Amino acid sequence: MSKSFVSANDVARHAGVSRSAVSRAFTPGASVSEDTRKRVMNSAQTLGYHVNQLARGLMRSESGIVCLVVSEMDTPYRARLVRAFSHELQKAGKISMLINTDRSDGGVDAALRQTLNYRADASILLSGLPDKAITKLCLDSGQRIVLINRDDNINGPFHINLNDHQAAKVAVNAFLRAGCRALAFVNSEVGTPSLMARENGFLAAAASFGLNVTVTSHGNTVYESGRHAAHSLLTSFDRPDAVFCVNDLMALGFIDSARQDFGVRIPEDLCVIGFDDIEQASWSSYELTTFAQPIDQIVQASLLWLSEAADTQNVKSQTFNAPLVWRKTVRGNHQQVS
Amino acid sequence: MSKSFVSANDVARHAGVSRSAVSRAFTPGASVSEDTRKRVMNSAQTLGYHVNQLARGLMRSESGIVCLVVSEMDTPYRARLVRAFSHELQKAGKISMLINTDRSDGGVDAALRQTLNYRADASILLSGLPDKAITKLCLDSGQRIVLINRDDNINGPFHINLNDHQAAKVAVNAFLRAGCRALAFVNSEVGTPSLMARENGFLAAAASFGLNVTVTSHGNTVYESGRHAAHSLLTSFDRPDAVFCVNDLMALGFIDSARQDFGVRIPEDLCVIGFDDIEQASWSSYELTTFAQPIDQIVQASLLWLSEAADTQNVKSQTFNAPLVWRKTVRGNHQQVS
DNA sequence: TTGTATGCGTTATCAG
DNA sequence: CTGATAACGCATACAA
Repeated sequence: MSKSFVSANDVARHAGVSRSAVSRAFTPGASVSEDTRKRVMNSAQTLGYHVNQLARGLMRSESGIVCLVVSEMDTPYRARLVRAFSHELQKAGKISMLINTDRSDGGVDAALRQTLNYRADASILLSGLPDKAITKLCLDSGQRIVLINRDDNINGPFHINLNDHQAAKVAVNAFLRAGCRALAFVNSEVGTPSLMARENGFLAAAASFGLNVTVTSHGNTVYESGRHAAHSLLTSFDRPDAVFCVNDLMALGFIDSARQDFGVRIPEDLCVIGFDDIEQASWSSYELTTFAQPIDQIVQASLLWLSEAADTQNVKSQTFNAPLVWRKTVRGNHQQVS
Repeated sequence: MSKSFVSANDVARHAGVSRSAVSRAFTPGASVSEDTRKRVMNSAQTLGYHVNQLARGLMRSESGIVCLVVSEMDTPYRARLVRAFSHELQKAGKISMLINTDRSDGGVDAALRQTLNYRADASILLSGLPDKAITKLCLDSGQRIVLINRDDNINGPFHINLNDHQAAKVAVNAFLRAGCRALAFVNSEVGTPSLMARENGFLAAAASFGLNVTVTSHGNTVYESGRHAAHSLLTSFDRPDAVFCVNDLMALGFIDSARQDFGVRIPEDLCVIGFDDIEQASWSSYELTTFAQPIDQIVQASLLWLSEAADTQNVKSQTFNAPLVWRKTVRGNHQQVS
């Protein structure tokens, strides 16, 4: 059994150099001769030395830790986002801390406060609703913050948003081309800014064509809620012939229920569009026409912003388009409309 | 703009006590009077003080950091596992670091080494194949390790396994009761121990009844591979009437292809059983009969083991059963068999 | 380029 | 119960 941890001191002694030499050998761009550097590395290798990032973070301004703040991360879209972020962060030499904001009992704030305790360089808020005060606190403590799809009107963080209005307009156009007239919008009761933007955008675009939209809102943004929506929408006298669902999970639930509980044919009787382009949307049982989350762009933009010096930051926010990926739940020509 | 970080020294000065008093006030179970404790807390509150975990970790033996090592974490089962772990870890006052082992170019080892650099107390290996040597290295550095569904024959870590053989036997029984005789097994080419255990267990159980099993292995353990399996299994002269898929993703792909490409009715013509009980398995398009991963038990057992003192550890491994959840892809009476 | 000395923010030890 | 002091492992200003 080897001694639990070997310090820079041990390496220095073994290599016959000073402690600082070891430190310099492990600091990129430090002034050290190739000879000593090699000897240090050799000793480090044989002794099994690893730089203690805790101690290094104590001295340096940055700890190399980035926090991923997320709720419901087993949801397909969120899971992909977390995977993409952790992957790229890791590639950039950063380490990612996971803050789970599922609980509503204040454990969230406590966890976010933890990120402060560990002196995280940055926090990326993918979702969840941490207290605004805590966000402010992190900011004041010198943490960089990236806000994704949140409309907190707060200064300092980098805001990344989707052009939900634009997407909604594209959806309306697609429906109109398919010859649909009775439009419906399926939302959840969550009321997240981006979800509401999709609803409002859809309503506005439809109104510009003199069309009315039936709106339903049920529970959480999940599969089961999509089923509920189908029940409330398809039992009514005048059924819609086009439904825009606020996300894919709800769209899939809606489709299943529409087909199996009401015998509705898709897209012959009813056109459906979703949002997110989760993997299941492409499964052959669904072939859902939906808007794709520009995950790569979101991640790239975030990392780029984080890599810039804090004072150099000119850009404060960025908006991306979610392109429509045509599959088989909307009638008509499958040409790119977005 | 507040001063970036406030130290225990600042609090001590503000409260009119010594640094040690502050330290004790924040250490549960330390000997400190209620009076000073309150004064310290007050000063800390107004000044916005937070214990620096980096410095604390430097002194204490434990950093409070636990690493979650996982690959393909946007897969439904993995995502749920990660969510459950991060949630419970957080509840226990630990902080979780995410190590993404998706890349195959050595970035994995580098990342795992990072966990050493941050002096993580423990690593939980959910998947992926980090080099055995690295695992050993973590172990030697005093890290606690939990291995989930891996059969590394290495001493020190806590091994958690599923009773795959038992599950496979239950599957065979279920198929036999449904009157199936032509059994097939759908596997991927990944060859993970637990996947192979399911295959071997299935083959053995079938053999005990004098039954032969057709085995196919295609690509990765994903939806698309399930479709491929359907194509190679259902185009042959003698089609199987029962298929055990190594996981739900493949089962769902298999079902979709069987129904849509071959007009097979499920369960009338063909019975299907999957593994994992991912959310999609319960969607009404599938209603898949499958084995449920005992995620809660896995997480609980892991945390319990981690909370025990390193020297107290009597138990080295634990095996859980995956109960069969009956839905609609297997004919016959839906009584509990497992 | 190299070594020395100091400080980062804590906790542990030991007097008082 | 409290305060001073010594670690923890590292990075850096400074002098050599």
